[in-house]
Amino acid sequence: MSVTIKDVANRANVSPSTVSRVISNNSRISDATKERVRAAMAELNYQPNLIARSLTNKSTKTLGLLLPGSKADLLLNPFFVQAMRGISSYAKEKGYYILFTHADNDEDEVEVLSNLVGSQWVDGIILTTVKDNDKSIAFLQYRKHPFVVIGKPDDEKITYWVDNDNIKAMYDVVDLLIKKGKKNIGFIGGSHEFKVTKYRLLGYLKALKINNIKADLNLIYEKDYTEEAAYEATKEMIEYQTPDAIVTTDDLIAFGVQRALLEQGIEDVSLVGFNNTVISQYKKPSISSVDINAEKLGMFAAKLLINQIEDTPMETNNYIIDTKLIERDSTK
Amino acid sequence: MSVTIKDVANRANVSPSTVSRVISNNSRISDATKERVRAAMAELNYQPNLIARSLTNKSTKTLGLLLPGSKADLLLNPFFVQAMRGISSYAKEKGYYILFTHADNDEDEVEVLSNLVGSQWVDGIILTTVKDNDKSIAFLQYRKHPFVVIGKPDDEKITYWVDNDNIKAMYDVVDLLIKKGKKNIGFIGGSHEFKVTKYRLLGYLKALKINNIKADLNLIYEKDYTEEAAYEATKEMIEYQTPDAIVTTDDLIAFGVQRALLEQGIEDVSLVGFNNTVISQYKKPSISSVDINAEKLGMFAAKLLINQIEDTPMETNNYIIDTKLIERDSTK
DNA sequence: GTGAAAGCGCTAACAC
DNA sequence: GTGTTAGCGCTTTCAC
Repeated sequence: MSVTIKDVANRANVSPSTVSRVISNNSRISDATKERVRAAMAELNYQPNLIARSLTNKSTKTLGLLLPGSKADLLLNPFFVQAMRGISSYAKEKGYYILFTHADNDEDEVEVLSNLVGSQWVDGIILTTVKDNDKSIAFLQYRKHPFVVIGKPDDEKITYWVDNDNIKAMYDVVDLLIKKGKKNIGFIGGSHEFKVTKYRLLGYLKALKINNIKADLNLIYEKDYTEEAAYEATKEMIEYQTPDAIVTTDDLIAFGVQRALLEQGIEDVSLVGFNNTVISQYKKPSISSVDINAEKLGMFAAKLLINQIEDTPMETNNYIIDTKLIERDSTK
Repeated sequence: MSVTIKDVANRANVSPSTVSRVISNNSRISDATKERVRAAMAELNYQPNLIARSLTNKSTKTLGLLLPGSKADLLLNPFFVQAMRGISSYAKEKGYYILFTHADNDEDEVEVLSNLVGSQWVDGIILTTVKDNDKSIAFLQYRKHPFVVIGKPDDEKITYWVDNDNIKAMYDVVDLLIKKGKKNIGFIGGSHEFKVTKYRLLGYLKALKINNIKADLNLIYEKDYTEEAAYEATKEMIEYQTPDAIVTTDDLIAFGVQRALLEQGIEDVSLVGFNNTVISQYKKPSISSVDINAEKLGMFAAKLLINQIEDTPMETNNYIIDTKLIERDSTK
C-alpha cells in the first residue's frame, strides 16, 4: 500500500486538509505546522496520487498528442519526431505529461479523439497535421475541448495554431531560383488534401507572377506524399518538357524527382526539398532543402495549448515559425 | 458538465451499479435492462470517466515510456522511433495508452521514474536502454513496479526484457567477413557503458577465436556514440595498421569510419554498421548494416509488460528478436 | 490557522 | 438480477 495524505496527516498530527494546504502552499498555514507536515512527508516518502488529484481538480496535467494515421512513414518522417521533442521539452518544463497516441487510418482519427476527450484523460490535444475541411478540428471545436494544431487551419482566427509561413518559404525559394536565371520551374507537391501543399503552391505561383512568368499547368503536380508518386510525376513532366528547376514540398518527393532525373541522365535541373532531412545532404548531388524548424513548432504548439488550458492571457492565437533554405549542390 | 454514470442510471431507471455492471458486461444482468441501459448510454452519449475508474481500480491502463536523457540525437536515432511505433501499436490493440516522457540527463532519470511511479500515473514502464549497473532498473526493482527493458539486463532471470542476440548478430557478421577472406578486422563501438556495446564486442571476439585469429587490442575501440568519435578512432587505428574490415555497433559510428577512410583514400576496407538506418543505403559506397527489427522489439516489450501487469501466465520473461544483415556495397 | 465533511465518478461487497 | 453503501485519495467549502 502506498502512503496517502492521511498517513502524513496522522504522522504530523494534523488533518488531511492541512496537509493538502501545505502541498498547495496555502498561505494561512503557520510556518510551524508547515515544517512539521513537510518533515512527515519526507519521512514517509509521500508522493501525491495524481489520479486522485485529477479527479477532484478535473485536470490531468496531461496533453494528448495525436499522430496521423495512414501514412506508413509517419514516424520515419523526421518532422514528427523533432516536433515531439519540442513538445516534450516544453511540456515537461511546465509540469505536463504527454500522452502519445496514433490513429490507424483517417476514419479512426475522430474515434481516437473522441475517446481521448470523452474519457477526460487529457486537458488538451495537439494535432500534427491539418487537412482541408479537417474532421478532427471540427470535432474538437464542437466538443469545445482545448487543442492546438501544427499547420494553418481554415479558421485561422479562432483555432490556436503554429505554422511556418509556407507561402513565403516557397516564394523565397522560387524567387531565388528565378534570380539565378531559372525560367521553367516545375512544382511537385504532396496531396492537395494537406493544407501545407496548398500554401506552398500559392507561394510558388506568387513568385512566378511577380517575376512575370506565366504558370504552366503542365509543370504542376500534386500527388501522393511518396517517393514513388514523385518519380512518376517527374517522368510525366519531362515527357512534356524538361524544366530547369523543380521545387517540391517534401524531401521525400525530392528524392523521387532526383531518381527520375538521374535515370534520364538529366543533370542541370535545380532541385529543392522541404524539411531538411538528414538524408538530403547525403544524396548525390546533395539536395537543397528548407529547414522548417520542427522542434520550435512543437515547443510553441505546447506553449499555446498550455496557455489556453491555464487561461493565461495571450496576445495571439498563433505563432509563425521561421524557415531557412539550406543550400546544397542541387541548386549550385 | 459531462454526463456521468448517474445520469445514465436515472435515464434508464436503474441504479448506478447496474450501469457499471452493464459497462463491464457483467453476466447476471437481464437482457432487458441491458438493452435499456445501453439505449440510455447512447442517447446521452455517455463515455466513462477513465480518471474516476482508474482511481477505484488502481489501474490507469497507461504505460510509461521513458526515453533516455543526455543523448542529443535521442529522437534522431531511428531505433527509438521504430520501437515506439511497435509499442504504440500493441498497446493500442490492448487498450493501453502510452505516456511518453524523457529525462534531461542521466541523473534526472531516476527522478523522472520516481515521479511517474509515485504519482501512480502508469501501470508499468518501458525502459529503452540498459546500462551496466543500471540505476533505473535498480529503482524499479526496489519499488516493485512492473517494467520491461529493451536490452539485456544484468539479472536476466528476474527482469523482463527483450533484445536481439547481440553476441550472435556480431558473431555472424565477423564470421562472414572472415569467410570472405578478411583477416585483420577492426572493431569500433560506442561507450562500454551500454550493454549493447559489450555484447557486440563479445560476438566479435568469439568469431575471431573460433576462426583462430588473435584479437589485437590496437584494433579495438570503444568511444562515444558519435560520428566524430568514430572518425577520430579510425584515424588512430589506421596510423597503427590499416585493417581489411571494420565492424561497428551503430550506423552513426560507421559513418564516421567511412569519412575517415575516404579522407585517407582507403577504399578496400569492408564496413558494417548496425540499425540499418535509411541513410546507410544512400552513402557512397552504401553501407551494409544489421537490421535489429526495432519495431518488433517494441511490440514484444509492450507484450511482456502488459502480460505482467495483467498477471497473464507467461512461459518466459524475455524475447529474443531476430536480426538480419543487409548487405550493401561496403562489404561487396 | 486548522478540522470536519462532502464530493469528484466510478466499482464492488453486501444485501435482498 | 438489482439496489444500497462505502470507499478509492484528494481538494475545498464551511465552520470554529
